[in-house]
Amino acid sequence: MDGLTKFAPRPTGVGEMFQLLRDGKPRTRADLAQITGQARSTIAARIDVLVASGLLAPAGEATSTGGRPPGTFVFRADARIVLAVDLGATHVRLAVTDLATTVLAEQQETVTIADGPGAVLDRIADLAIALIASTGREITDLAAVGVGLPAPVDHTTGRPVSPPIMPGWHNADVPGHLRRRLHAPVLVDNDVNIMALGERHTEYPDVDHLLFVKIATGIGAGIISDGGLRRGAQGVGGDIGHIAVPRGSEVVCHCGNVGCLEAVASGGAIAAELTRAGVPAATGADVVALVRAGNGPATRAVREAGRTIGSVLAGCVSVLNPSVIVIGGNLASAGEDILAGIREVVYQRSLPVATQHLRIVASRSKGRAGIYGASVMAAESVLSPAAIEALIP
Amino acid sequence: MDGLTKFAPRPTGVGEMFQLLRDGKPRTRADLAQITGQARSTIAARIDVLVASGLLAPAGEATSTGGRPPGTFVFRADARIVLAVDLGATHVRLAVTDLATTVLAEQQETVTIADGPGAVLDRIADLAIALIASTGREITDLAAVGVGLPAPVDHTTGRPVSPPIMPGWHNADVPGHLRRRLHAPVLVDNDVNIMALGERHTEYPDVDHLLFVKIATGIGAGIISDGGLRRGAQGVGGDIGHIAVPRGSEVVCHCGNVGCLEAVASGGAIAAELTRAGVPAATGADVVALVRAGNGPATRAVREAGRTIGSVLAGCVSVLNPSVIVIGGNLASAGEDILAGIREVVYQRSLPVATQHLRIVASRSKGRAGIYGASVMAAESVLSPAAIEALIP
DNA sequence: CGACTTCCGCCGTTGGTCAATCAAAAGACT
DNA sequence: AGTCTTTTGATTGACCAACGGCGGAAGTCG
Repeated sequence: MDGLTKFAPRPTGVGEMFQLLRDGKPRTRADLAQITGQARSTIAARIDVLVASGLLAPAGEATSTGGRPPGTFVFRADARIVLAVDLGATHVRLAVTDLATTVLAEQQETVTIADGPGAVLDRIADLAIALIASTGREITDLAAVGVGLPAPVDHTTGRPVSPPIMPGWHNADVPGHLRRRLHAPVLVDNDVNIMALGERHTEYPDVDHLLFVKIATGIGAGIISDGGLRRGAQGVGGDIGHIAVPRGSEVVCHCGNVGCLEAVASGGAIAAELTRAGVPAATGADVVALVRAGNGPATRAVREAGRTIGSVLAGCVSVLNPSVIVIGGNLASAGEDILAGIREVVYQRSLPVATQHLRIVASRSKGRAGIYGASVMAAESVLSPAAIEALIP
Repeated sequence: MDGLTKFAPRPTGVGEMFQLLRDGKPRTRADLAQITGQARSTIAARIDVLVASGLLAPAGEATSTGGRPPGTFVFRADARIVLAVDLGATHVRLAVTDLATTVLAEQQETVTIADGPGAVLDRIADLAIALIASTGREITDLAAVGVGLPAPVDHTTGRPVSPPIMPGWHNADVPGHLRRRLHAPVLVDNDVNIMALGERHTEYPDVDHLLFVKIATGIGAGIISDGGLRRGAQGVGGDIGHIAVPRGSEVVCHCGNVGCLEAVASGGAIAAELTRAGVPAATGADVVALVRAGNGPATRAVREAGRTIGSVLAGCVSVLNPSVIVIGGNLASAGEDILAGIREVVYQRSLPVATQHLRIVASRSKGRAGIYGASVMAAESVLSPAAIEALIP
């Protein structure tokens, strides 16, 4: 027998082929046959199905290489829309995106999270419906909803678990509530987790080991390892805010322990420290403003906070060995000082093998990492191989 | 839509069906059809193939439920054998196991790892051939070889990467060398990683988030998260030995930094500390002996080392949120003192959500975790769905 | 002992994939 | 310009794996 018959015996399904096209580049049938190892006739049938479903569209002809020019096909990211919700303690940011995380409309509003899940989620649903209408799309175009919450979330049920800053939200049926209003599947996760997802998707698509650190009112991390989000056994992984740091063993944290990173280096902690030193600041935003204004004590405090955070991140580097650490949250907007402090300690404290390919960078998403991540999470649930195969009939 | 129609439309291949039988329990065709959702005839064909390959065997009839009694089939773990190698700095432990990690023969020998890969691997191959012969099996029965090395290992190539305690082994072609001698595929990984695999397989098969901590000459951890080993970007994840601890910022570590956990709480560090305090001890084994003999200073030192390790593990708990932490390595044999120190700090320092379901236990494998893990890793490469489907013809 | 139940092997059907074939649409060459 | 070559696109028949039904086998129950 010849050596060609046993080329690729793996049956590549419709969904798997579709993943190849999700990058938005046009492909010819021959390209896809080449990549998947399947017959052209099979590919043609697959493409017919996907075109019929609206997820794929012909994209003109490519240049001929000497014969008949091949027709190309592209992923139609605008076939459906996705709603992304990033809920914070005081604000909610909503975005309507297409299936490739391109923002079509965006909005930010203040909310009082203590009003409880019913009121807040209804408000979000109202805003969402208006925002979708503003893009000229129908609610029926909505394929999925992604939500990020500032709380530990049981990702399988989408319910918050003992959220410290969301009174009344424990075990609230967030997906159910929003699904009843918006008639689309709803996925919920912790805000830092989706920020990690978002930053990876938009900036580091080829990085399989990424740590996203949010420095704001609290400090938390989202862990991507081997290409996937790692949430831990109870979904509370990445909670680096309550790791003990040597400095400030006398500082009491709201969690009841002493010397937590969050009690020393978060936005609020720095503000309180500056106030005690005679430089009035109430919140992390005030600290950022001071640093931007060139205030010396504030700059020094932020840099020192960076060092403290760096001491914890050095441990994370040893444990997780990431390729990229992204620093986000509003304190990251305070310029390079906090990054410098972090880098200083991490590169000094970790082993060379772990740091030689490690990049420590500020988030480039200008506060949109959460929105991007929520969109990615929602789109992924609709466009995953299994989901595609399921909608085929 | 109702909840029953979407039962299991996924096409379950031969390999996937086989996984169901790997637990060793006998199953009827009807059982398997029920679980996989496939037709009885399909299951029958699959079973015929697996029986022909020797991996499955008829296991008599189950009790009738009113009709003809069904025939059952079990995984034949003794169809092939696996060689497990756990190489340490001074000793090598070999085991011949069946495909279900049951040890058929075991042996421990001293080696000088500084003799270099050629000599050491040849020695191991010689020992392995003799050990296999002692079980009455043929070398041709060998399905795969699993090797654990006390070094960072690039798991994809099986080569050690800049091993600190293995001079001359950098980038050595361990798999190639052993394959040439033993004529079977060889898988290599870091020793702590395979210990994590082994402990999970033998003691905590249902735990998807497990941290294995080895406390011996060095201190390291193997991380299992979402059911899989997480090695990090360069394969040096879990290297907790060089995380800084507050205590002992004056102690210089062999890595060049100061205040590393390993420089303070490893077996050698405790021995050195005791010696300075007037209680002579050269190695971790001496420390264990002293503790067992009821020596007060040694017991206190071990407990304090436990606390120090606990302070690092508390951070790991916050980051990884595991369900189980297993303490292994020869220092773990020093009784409950080290565990008590670890528990004391971890349960005090971590958040209740993370600790309420967390168990911190000593390894129950009596030093065999490495062997078990090497066997599991090797068997897995032979019995994975893809491997099964590949051998079907 | 007969009726019933359940399991097992066999076989025709079905659906999906493949390789082959032919038509169509371009560029290349004379 | 006309023809040839090359590559794509659509169709077709063959093949294979999986399915579901059928009848026989091997038990239990009354």
